[in-house]
Parts: sequence; structure tokens; C-alpha cells
Amino acid sequence: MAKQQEGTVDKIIKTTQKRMREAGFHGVSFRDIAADVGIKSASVHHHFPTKEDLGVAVTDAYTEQFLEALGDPDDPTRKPDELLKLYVANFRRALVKDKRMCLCGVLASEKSSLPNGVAKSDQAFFEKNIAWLEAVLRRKSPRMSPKNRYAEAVRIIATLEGAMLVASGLGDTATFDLTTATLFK
Amino acid sequence: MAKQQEGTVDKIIKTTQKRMREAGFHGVSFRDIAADVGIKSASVHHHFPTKEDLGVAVTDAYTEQFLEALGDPDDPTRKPDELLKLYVANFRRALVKDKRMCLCGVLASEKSSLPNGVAKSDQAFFEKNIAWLEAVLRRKSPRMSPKNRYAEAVRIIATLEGAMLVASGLGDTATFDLTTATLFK
DNA sequence: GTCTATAATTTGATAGAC
DNA sequence: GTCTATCAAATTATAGAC
Repeated sequence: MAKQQEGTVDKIIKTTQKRMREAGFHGVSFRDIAADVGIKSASVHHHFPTKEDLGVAVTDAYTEQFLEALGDPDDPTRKPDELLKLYVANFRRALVKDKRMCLCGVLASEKSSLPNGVAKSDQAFFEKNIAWLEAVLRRKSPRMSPKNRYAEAVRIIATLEGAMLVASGLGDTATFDLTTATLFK
Repeated sequence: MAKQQEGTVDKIIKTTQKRMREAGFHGVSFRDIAADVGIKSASVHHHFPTKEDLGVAVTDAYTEQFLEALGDPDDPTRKPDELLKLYVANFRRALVKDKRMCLCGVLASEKSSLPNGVAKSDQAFFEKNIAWLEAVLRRKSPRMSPKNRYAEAVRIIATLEGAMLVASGLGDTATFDLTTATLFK
């Protein structure tokens, strides 16, 4: 699977992700995106007829990329504790390296005003993340009840999203580490 | 201090808060707000010349109202543990009763695209909340180091904001209780 | 697949009458 | 303090040439 040359669609998705993570769904326009990519807004519409289409594509791509970076939660060559550390590191990278909130966290905060398709894709991000965490926890603590596993998975992603949010609100990324330090105590 | 009759300014602030908690700063317009209040957009501009002015007023009012509901963290008639429970209950009410995210959480997620004044007011919300929590923790655990108190305060607000965010993303308010149940364990 | 051109609507904001 | 009227710019979206 060779990484193919980056086409216009990929550029559009990438730049839209970037902008939506800064300004939310409503804070981004076709013209801004087109300018970033170096084309005209009509060309963006050619690939994504409506803003909802664009929002869905960007959210789904973000989710896929995020889960791909996590890998298989049942990979026997990686210990559950390592996987959980990797999970935190993934969020950390999104905040510190990209200097941005999680896209799906941003969208969740404006969820009731999103087009249906985008809201649905956003929800899928959280469901898939929780499922991944549950799988890891099943290996880490086989005797934990499914109910408690679910609660623990939700607690983990909520803490990480909250840590990003507060770090963003305070304008201080160090806050993230402060918050997540005791996550698995 | 009798509660005086609600004037236009209060109505504008109230309806703007409501809409911004649904759609973020960029998802709200002067015309929408005016329609809610029952006036014209020019009248909204009379009270708040720019959108930044409006955003600052709404954010500051939200923060003040939020802190007022918490009361004095050093009130000797209330135990620290009660105050912390009250703190969680305050967030819970915002989510369950208003069916909405925390305003300042929403704004934090789009912070880098906000007008300077709004970003500043948003940051103040987090700083004041952390200060309130630190004061309570000083009473609850007098031997805890200031550094650890700060970290614990940040952890508490981050968990609550994250719990709201994920509950919003999943479209299930019960998620909030699941996440916050173990907050003070 | 990209462009020009444009439509239809919305947006933040202002001037001036009442 | 609210209104009408209006502006200039921005927005989502479409039609049709190349």
C-alpha cells in the first residue's frame, strides 16, 4: 500500500480539519479553505457539494486516522498498559504538536447546531474510541464487569477531552500533563 | 437588593448565552438574537456595538452567575466536601437542566478564533474556578502542597468539562454521572 | 477538475428618523 | 431605546465555459 501523491481532496480535508479545530464548524468557510488549498470555492463544492458533506468527510477522516494510530487493541505483542499510555500520548500529540483541540471535541461542543450527518459522524468517533478502550480494559482487567469497563472507558476519554479543553481555555498546554498524570492511579 | 425587572440588556445576554452554548461564538448572529428578544438587530447593536462586546458581556455574566451559585469557598458553615459536591451539582445542572454544554467550555474549544476580549474573559472563567477549588481544597487537605492543590483543582474542572463534552458527543446525559461518580475517590 | 460569473441569503455594522 | 433603511462584505451554492 504505497502512499499515493496527495490530491486536491486530501488537501481540502487536511486544511478543513485544521480550520475546524480552531474555529468550529460554523467558523469555517468554503472560501477560506479554497484559499488555503490554492483553488476557488467552486472547486471545493465540486468535491463536497454541501458543507455537511465536507464536515462528514473531515470528521470521518479524522476518526479513521485517529484509530489507525492506535492500532489493534487486541494485538498480543503490546501490553494493555502500553496501549493506554499510547492512547494518552495520541491526545497529547494532537494538543501539543498540532497546537489544537481534538476535532471531535470541538464538534461535540456545538453538537446541537450541527447538520445531522456531521453530528452522527462526531458521535461515531466517541463510540469507536470507547469500544477501543473497552477492548484494552478487557485484557488489562479481565474480571472487571462490562458495566465498569464501559464506565472506565468513558472516564478516560472524558478526562482527556477535558484536559485538552481546559489547557486550551487557560492557554497553557502544560495543564494537559498536570491533569492526565493521575489518570491511571 | 431586590431583583429588578428584567430589561432588554438582560434578555439579550440571556438569549445569547443560550445560543452560544448551542452553536459557539461563530454560530450566533445579531439577527437571531434580536428575533428571540423581539427587537431588531440595530437595537442589539445599540447595547453592544460589536460582536466582541456582546461576547465579553455574555461570558462575564456567565462567569459571575456561575461563581455566585458556588458561594464563598471559605464559608465556615459549609464543609469542604459539601462544597465539592455542590461544585459537581452545578455542572450537572448546566448539562441536564439547560441541556447544554458549559458556555466557557464551548468557547474554549474555539479559543484561537475568538476576538481577544472574549478569549480573555473565557480564560478568566477557568482561572476563577480553579481559585475557588484551590480555596476549598486548602480547607479539605491543609497539608497538601500548593502545587498539588493546583493540580487537583485543574483535574476536577477538566473532568467535569470533559464529562459534559463526551455526554454531549454521545447525546446521552447519563454519561456525565458515569464519569463524575469516581471523581473524589 | 478548475475556472468565471452570479444568484440568493446572511452577516456585522451604521445613519438617521421617531 | 427602538425603529427603518441601508451598506459592504461574506456566505453557501449553482450554471456553464474551458
